[in-house]
Amino acid sequence: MNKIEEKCISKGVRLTDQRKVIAEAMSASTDHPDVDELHKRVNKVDKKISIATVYRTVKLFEESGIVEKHDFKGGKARYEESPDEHHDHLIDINSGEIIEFVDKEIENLQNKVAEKLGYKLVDHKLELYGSKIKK
Amino acid sequence: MNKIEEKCISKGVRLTDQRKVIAEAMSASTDHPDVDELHKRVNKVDKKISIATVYRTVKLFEESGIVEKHDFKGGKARYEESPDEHHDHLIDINSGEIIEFVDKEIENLQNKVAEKLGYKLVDHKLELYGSKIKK
DNA sequence: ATAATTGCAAATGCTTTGCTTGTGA
DNA sequence: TCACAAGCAAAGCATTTGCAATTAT
Repeated sequence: MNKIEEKCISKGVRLTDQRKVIAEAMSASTDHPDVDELHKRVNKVDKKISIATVYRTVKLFEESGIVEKHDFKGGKARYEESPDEHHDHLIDINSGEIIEFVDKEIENLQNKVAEKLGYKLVDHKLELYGSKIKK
Repeated sequence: MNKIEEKCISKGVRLTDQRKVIAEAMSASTDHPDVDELHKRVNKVDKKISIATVYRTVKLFEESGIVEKHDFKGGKARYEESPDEHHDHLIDINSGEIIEFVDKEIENLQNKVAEKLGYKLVDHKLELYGSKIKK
């Protein structure tokens, strides 16, 4: 059983056949698929799963903290399994490839900035857009 | 004449009556209005300007580098006049208020991170979401 | 003069939802 | 059993676009 299914159980999220297939597809994804792409992947396992169910499921998973939603440039929401350790993203503007990275120093500074402005940091979004340096 | 109109002229963007009104409304805005809100403000000056024109104009201005588009949480794009000096945003999750800030140190680190990953930083998005600390 | 711009309404693309039937615990 | 979930098609929302009429240079 994959981690997403485990989290569903521990959080009391009912596991249907469709949700299991979607959970497995998400677990197997190392990229950050949008709903349409995810729908294609689950349909390879079960052709009858509708896109409405995929939409409802990723929303449910997101609200349960099981997956994370990202609104990168491009108009469509993209999802990834919630990681153990928070990370941010660098998006290759040419290929669309997404590279994950962790930078504690930036995280610290973000907290400091918020604090200085009189706020408690609740959430943040950091996206870098870049082009590959050829060497 | 406001800065947006000046930039239109210097960039060869044709200035119609409607665009002048929209330019003035944007110039006068200290918040980050969405298209609907901008349309309302523009309509106080000229009731006949359609929302399609507002959409077309902010898109044109954005593509010309005259205004900046932001996709904060909430689904609708929001706009501000392009600032002289780059800044990022902290969004009050309770009131929706937006506070602008500059942090050179974070900017530097972003460049370093991108470089370390083999990328040249072209663009970035940093949004902090926080709640006011009551004192 | 004439290429660009506008207003309107229709179309788009992503996402949500009402309703009926099916199903997990 | 029976509250909840799925499938389908229709609706919703922000945004874009085709077209005929209008306008800036």
